[in-house]
Amino acid sequence: MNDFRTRRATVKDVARLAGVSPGTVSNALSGARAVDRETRQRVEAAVAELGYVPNLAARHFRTGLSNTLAVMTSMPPAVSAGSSKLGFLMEVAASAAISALEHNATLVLVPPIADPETALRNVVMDGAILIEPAQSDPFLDLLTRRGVPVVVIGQPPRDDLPWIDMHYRQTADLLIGHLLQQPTRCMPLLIGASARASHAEAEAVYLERMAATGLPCHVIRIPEAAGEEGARQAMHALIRELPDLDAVFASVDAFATGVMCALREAGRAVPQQVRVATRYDGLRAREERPALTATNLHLDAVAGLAIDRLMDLLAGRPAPLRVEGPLPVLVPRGSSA
Amino acid sequence: MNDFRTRRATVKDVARLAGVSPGTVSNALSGARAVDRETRQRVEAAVAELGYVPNLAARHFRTGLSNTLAVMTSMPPAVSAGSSKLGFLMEVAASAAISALEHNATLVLVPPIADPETALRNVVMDGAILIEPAQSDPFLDLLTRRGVPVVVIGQPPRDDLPWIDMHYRQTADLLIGHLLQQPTRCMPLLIGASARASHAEAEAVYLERMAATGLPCHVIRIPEAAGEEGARQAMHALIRELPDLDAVFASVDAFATGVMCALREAGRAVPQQVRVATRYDGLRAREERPALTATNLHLDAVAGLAIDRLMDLLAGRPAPLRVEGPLPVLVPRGSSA
DNA sequence: CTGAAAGCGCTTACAG
DNA sequence: CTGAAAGCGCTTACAG
Repeated sequence: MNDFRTRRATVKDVARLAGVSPGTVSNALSGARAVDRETRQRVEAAVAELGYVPNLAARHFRTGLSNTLAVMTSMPPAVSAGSSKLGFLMEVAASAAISALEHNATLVLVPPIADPETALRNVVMDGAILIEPAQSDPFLDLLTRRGVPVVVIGQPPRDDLPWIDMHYRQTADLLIGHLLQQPTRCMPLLIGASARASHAEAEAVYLERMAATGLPCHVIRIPEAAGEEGARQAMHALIRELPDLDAVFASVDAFATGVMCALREAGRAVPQQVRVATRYDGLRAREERPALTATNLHLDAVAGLAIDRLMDLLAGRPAPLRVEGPLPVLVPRGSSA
Repeated sequence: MNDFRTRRATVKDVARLAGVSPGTVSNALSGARAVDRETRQRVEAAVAELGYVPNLAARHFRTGLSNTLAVMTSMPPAVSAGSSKLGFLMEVAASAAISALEHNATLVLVPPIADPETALRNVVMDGAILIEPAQSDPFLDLLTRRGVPVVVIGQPPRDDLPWIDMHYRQTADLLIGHLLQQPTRCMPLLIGASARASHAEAEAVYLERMAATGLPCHVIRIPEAAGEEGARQAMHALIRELPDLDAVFASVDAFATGVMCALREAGRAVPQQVRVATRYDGLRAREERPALTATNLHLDAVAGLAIDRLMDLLAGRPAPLRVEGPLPVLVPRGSSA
């Protein structure tokens, strides 16, 4: 009647073989309710004999839990992807996948496209990791509307969300301070035009430092979607307008390579005439010539902390909203030597 | 009785509002069976009014289809990940996620760890993309045992699997031919020790070319897990043993950076005394100084083809086993100039 | 500590 | 073209 060889075993099969009810099998395996030691052993033996593997779809259906976590960013592809489609998001994703496994969860990679409705259309998830959301973030809005628990990497636009502190302030301070270690006459700041905490903090640090040193302030906001080309054009304008220009802090790596491109075109030597630094030490920073001074943000550790915090959130375990991430470490390179 | 404001709407709610049966709602939405035009419109109106979103967990449970695709590699992390945990796998994953979306599917990122049992423990998937499997590949074995449909990127160890041809032979020929364009006396080949088609093809092309040019053959096999350091040590031995050595083809990028390291330590100038080339144009190749000559493998296009082929396979649509991927393009850089 | 039973929401033969 | 009904496999109140 029941052919265990062709049909996959179910709890019912295990129950019959162990001489118990399906409910007891479930409890023996999950530990949800106490089960007699001897009974549990019979269940385990039956599981082994039948090669029983729980049907995850049925479990998901019944419990509403898919053991699936998603990672996503609202950064436009021009910035988040860049050459070779790599970068910040994928670095986080790789580590998050490993951390998720340690919690018996699976990582879904949400495609890095601009429209959250489309990107999340088919995504089933218990919770989400959101990378560096903007002040009014379409992904965050959608996740909130759907009631999906979220952990933010970076700094959240609302104060009710758990987040991993990446130390935006210290990062900006590290890089600007590094550039200022050499004699500096004029150092504009290039940041993204969107309302993101990383840009706001970079700007705040910049303004403080410029005020303290008496240097002129030039804050240039570039739409992130304009990417490298937007920064290149903005940089050409700066070169024309600021004869004293001898350093640039471009907080977005795509902007930094645009800056380098403009400097090359204008015949300005880096680092001899102009020193350049950026935040994220990714492919763009490393491939550039001279390579760009940047910071090691320890994204692998950050991703792990985010997954851990998300699992706490899903399990209802108490935990602080702010989780301290690793401190950034300066990676000095040829662009600022 | 039924509060649509607090409870999520189900097919039953839609059916009641539209004055039809749940089965008809299902058929109207899926198109599985023909439904009267007027009836379908009433269903659609009810769906819109209630904001009905199908419960994907229930659908998955019922149909056995999760609309989830997984991407994985059996390459050891020392090779597949490398600095910044990026590389081949993540480049494929990013594009695959976007392609999956176009098929209303979701991409699961299988953590790049060695043990397939562990890595796939919690992974629910309708099908899998397997990157460059070895002759006896533990991931492929497990997927086959589980009956998961697979599409191989690269070249499969069995002839019953659909695959995306990445043109291993042409790639090796392109790189070796490029190196041989300069006068060459001695050019060893460094390949992975595992039985992978990419290595076998590189070796075959190498042997042919060496025979044709009358150059001595030196094929060095390095365990992939030994990574950069393994190649560095092997290269030091080659430098000692082969006084004429003036070119190296390292088919794995981690080997190539190990080679570069050894050449630096031995005081051999690249490319003046020794020219170097590798296959994959990733972070390692680009960051190296001088940057490494490599090939653009068009992994984004390859990933898209793999997802498309996998969807054909899942849908039972007839399609050829071998799908022709884009041809590799040489990216000449300083290491071979 | 254990069992019998209900039910999660969907799709699909089965009848008409 | 449509409806009524069964059932996917699991977990969880509910009784005992």
